[in-house]
Amino acid sequence: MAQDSADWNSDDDLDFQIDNYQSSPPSSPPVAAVTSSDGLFATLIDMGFSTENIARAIEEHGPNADTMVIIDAISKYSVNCEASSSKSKTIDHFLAMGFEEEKVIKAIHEHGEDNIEEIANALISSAVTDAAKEEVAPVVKEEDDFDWSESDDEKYANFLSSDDERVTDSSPVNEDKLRSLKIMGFSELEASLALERCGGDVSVGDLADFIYAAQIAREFDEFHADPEEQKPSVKKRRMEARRESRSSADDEPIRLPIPMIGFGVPNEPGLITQRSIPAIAQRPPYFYYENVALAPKGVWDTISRHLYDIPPEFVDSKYICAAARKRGYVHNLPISGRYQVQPPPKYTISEAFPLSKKWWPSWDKRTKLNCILTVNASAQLTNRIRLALEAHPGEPPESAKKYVIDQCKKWNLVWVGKNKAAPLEPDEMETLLGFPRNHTRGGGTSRTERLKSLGNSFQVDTVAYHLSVLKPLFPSGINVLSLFTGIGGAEVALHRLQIPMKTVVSVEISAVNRNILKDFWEQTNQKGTLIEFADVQDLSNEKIVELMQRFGGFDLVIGGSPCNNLAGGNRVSRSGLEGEQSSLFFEYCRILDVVRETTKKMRRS
DNA sequence: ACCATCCAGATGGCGTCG
DNA sequence: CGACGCCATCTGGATGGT
Repeated sequence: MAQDSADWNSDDDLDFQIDNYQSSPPSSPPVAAVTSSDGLFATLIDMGFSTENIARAIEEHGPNADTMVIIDAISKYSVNCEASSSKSKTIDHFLAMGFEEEKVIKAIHEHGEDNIEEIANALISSAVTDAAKEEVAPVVKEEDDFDWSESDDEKYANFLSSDDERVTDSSPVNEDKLRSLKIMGFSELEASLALERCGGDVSVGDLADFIYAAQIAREFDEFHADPEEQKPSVKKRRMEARRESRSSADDEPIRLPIPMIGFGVPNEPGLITQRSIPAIAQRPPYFYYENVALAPKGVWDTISRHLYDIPPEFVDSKYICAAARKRGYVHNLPISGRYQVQPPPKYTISEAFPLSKKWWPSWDKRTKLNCILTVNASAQLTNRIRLALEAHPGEPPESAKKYVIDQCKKWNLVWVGKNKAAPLEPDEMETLLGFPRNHTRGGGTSRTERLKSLGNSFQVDTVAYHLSVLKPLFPSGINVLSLFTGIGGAEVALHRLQIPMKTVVSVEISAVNRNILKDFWEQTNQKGTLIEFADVQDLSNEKIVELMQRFGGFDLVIGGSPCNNLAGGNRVSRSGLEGEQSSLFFEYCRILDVVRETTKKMRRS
């Protein structure tokens, strides 16, 4: 419903603009711990890098640069030597695949030269359309331009074949498909293997996707193999793995990025539009997993390892809205073409709370709120703040200021009157988090429950920014499996993106939260089907398969498992991923696995 | 070394409701 | 009377940045 958008923002100020966030701009990486370049040099030699490259990197970045900066620089040199990075190389790459030069250039122009995946998709869909239109092939490449060696063929065949012993039948339909694939530049071997693996009912577009994914897998493998030196050095190999996939390396724990903006956020520099993820995770269904960024040591390594070694995207929502929220997201979504949902959230405290400006002390320099938690400040505390300030008419002494500021930061207070600091109201939290006002209000939800549920929720604008890439992919809507739904942050994000939800199967333990989602579903006049489960353990493997057959599979599996045992605020049971609630992460993995396997089977049959 | 930050759980007191 | 919701207060420590 288009009318809904009016509810997202009660502020009528249409001239709202986003100011640059000034108080903590993205800073450059810290300088670090290496004091002597000789020591650094020796370390890097030890790691197996060439003297030449080390010298070059140190010259460029200075002798005091962070070790990782140097290593990254060196790895870039070797990448540039072997892989295509220039525009002409990109063009050559696609020309080699048999696409027309004109179209390649057009696609590169439209999607950006770095955006290989998008370019490929555009070219493939264009080629499919052309092949459908014309019977006569415009370009026929007889030769296999991929120059695959014998061992590569074996590797590829191994990659493709598995338990399935299906023999390629030579029906006229399949021959047409084979021809189309050849027209698109794929070799006969690739085409027939893909057809064999995917079956005859799959569209040419899907087959092309499949082959392309296999190619990426192959490139990925090659990239991992040491191309320069054939003599394997254990240390060097370890470094390769470390450079390319820090998540999977056992000796290199995942580190939080500075600034914490993931692959980029709107209105900030540092946008990344391309990444490589393990081939096994590249195909749909898409999945999106969330949890607190500052989990105990090793937790994110474990999470990443269980989610196909995809490195988490860490984002602090303070770069998107007026409140901090440091979270990690593991997902296999494309990352190019992201856009911000409208209207954008207020970016600073003063924009989010215009009335507070009048009462905001000049010595309270906060421009962003801290993380919205499940616990709230007591009235007694705000009274103590009032008394502390009233004791000193005019400018309070430093000690009083410090006490008040510390408390305000700790409890996330805003100024609502003279000497009156106050905790956030639930509806204010809703707005800050990107929910419609009153999303959690009424309908049997107590205030305590509202606060708890909101504290546990997504920041909708952040998630919507990541999910926005789904919009062009699913114009007719998607089927969603939503685990640990809470108050429906994912659903609200999809709704705000105006991505139709054909089906939502939701799992949420709290009856109050289930009601909130149900009410939202009805109030926004959703056309799709909503099915709610209470316990994730009730969603058995058989049940998942049944639901998938009923609705035609899931396009997106989304959720954030409980963080109770991971969150820093927990005094009593911060027991890590094995904790009573947080171990439900493994249920997410189980369910995702079943969905992926079932998707494969459904695609085949 | 020092600092700020953090989707928390348990308990007891109080008022309300039946 | 008990059940329940709500409020207030108590309980440190891990983690990562500086």
